[in-house]
Amino acid sequence: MNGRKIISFENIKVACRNCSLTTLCLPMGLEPDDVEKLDDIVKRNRPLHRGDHLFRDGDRFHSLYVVKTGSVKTYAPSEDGGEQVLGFHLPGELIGLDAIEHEMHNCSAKILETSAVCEIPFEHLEELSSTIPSLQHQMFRLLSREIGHDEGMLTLLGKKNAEERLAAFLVSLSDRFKRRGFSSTDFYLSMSRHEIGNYLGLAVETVSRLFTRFQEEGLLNVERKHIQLLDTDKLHNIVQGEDSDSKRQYP
Amino acid sequence: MNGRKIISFENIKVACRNCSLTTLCLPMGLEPDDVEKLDDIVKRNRPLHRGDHLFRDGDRFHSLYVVKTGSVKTYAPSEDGGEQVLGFHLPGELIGLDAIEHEMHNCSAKILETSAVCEIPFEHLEELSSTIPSLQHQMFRLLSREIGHDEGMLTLLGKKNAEERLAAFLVSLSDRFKRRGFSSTDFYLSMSRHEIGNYLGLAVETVSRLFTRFQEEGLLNVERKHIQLLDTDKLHNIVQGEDSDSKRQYP
DNA sequence: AAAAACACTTGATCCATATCAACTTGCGCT
DNA sequence: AGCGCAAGTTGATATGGATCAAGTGTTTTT
Repeated sequence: MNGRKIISFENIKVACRNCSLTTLCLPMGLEPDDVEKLDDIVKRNRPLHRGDHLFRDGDRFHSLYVVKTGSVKTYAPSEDGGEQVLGFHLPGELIGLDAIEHEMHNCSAKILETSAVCEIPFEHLEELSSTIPSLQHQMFRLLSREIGHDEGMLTLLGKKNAEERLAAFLVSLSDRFKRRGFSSTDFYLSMSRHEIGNYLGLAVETVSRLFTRFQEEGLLNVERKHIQLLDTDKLHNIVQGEDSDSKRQYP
Repeated sequence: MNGRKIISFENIKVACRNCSLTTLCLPMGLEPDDVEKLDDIVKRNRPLHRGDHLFRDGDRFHSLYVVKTGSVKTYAPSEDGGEQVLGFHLPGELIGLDAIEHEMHNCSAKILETSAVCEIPFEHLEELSSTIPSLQHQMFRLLSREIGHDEGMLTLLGKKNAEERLAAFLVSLSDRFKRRGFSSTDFYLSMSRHEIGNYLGLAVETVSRLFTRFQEEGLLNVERKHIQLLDTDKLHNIVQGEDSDSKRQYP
């Protein structure tokens, strides 16, 4: 059916129902029968490498993408060469939802480390979800979740200081790794300090200094990309805007 | 059918197909027949007044809301009494999409001026859109649009300075008024300076000073809530990050 | 294996915007 | 109609984080 048979990766038996992301990804709450139908429309491409683009700003929209392994960043490029990092996407996370409206991508998606990504042709998905109410519901939920997530980021950028932003970033990663069965306290960052700073609305130097300070304060160990969280309680407190020493006269 | 007959506002003949918001609101691209079905599920409540809440953070989610006339702000309250303004909603704009995921509102919606608002019970809407593919498609588009809009705000808060933020805010309002058939250069703000500042991640004083400066520079006239845009070209340039005098050495 | 390019860190300085303070204006309420 | 308070303005000062600068460590290229 698919012309490319030379590289056998596509033939490996990987189905949605076997996918370890099953509770994170689309099928949640679907009948086995329906999962099979979904499975049929998902394309599984060969692994992608650091720097590859899934799509670019301005590309015509055809498919949503789900990270299977690895990680992907999305960013909005601006004319002058600058960019705003919009998100870092871990296994099970859906990419491309913002392109549905205009049938055109208005951000770019770049692979951060060797990754496997499922492609879901949107027209097929739409057809399928009009015949499977629980899939339609799941789609609404996923889109809604993305909106909720973005609203959280708006609060982060609008109200939080540098320290709170980095703490929130680390806690978010930690939680997401945990849900995926990885260590929540010991992980590697696939993005650069520059990308973290860009995402959080901070300069690289500020991110670097904060890592140093968090380490000095015993909150974590950091060695280049390798992070070990040591005091997640205190990190959570920082996210809430409660600096242990200063501030906080009356609750 | 509806218990409350005392106040006759509900009986006024206002249907989706007559609604002046028709191209902005849901029905776009629907058959007349389908519009009628949608019309049947929309509840039209009596007018709401400044300070009223459509819903509050934590409320169970039942319905989406569409502003018919007036304006509404949504905001995420924080424990300590602070808040982050998430958006200002004009006629034709949909409110509550972020609540679908958890069937619970995670922001509050407050009326800014006497407003009429349509209520769309989400369960009915969902049923209907599983039988009308073009309605399902329209729903996906609306959700996607919201995501795209939020991503634009992330760039605004992450990368733009105070001047660019206020200019972007004014240009956005101007465009939206225009699309609704109001003047794009002469309008009243229904929100306070404080709310504008909160929305844009700026202090009230900064907003006030910027209005004064924009007026001094001949970009606009401002008298309390009344705004007259005088040089929309220059405002657009500011949004793009091109300050006329300074900056801009090489393109 | 050396060289070049890049990623990160650390220190010194600057500046945009927050914060504090005082005053003015307009509006809701009795 | 006028009191009282909230909203807005304007000025003075403070500061968090940006920017500039210089150096170190790491990865990629040749």
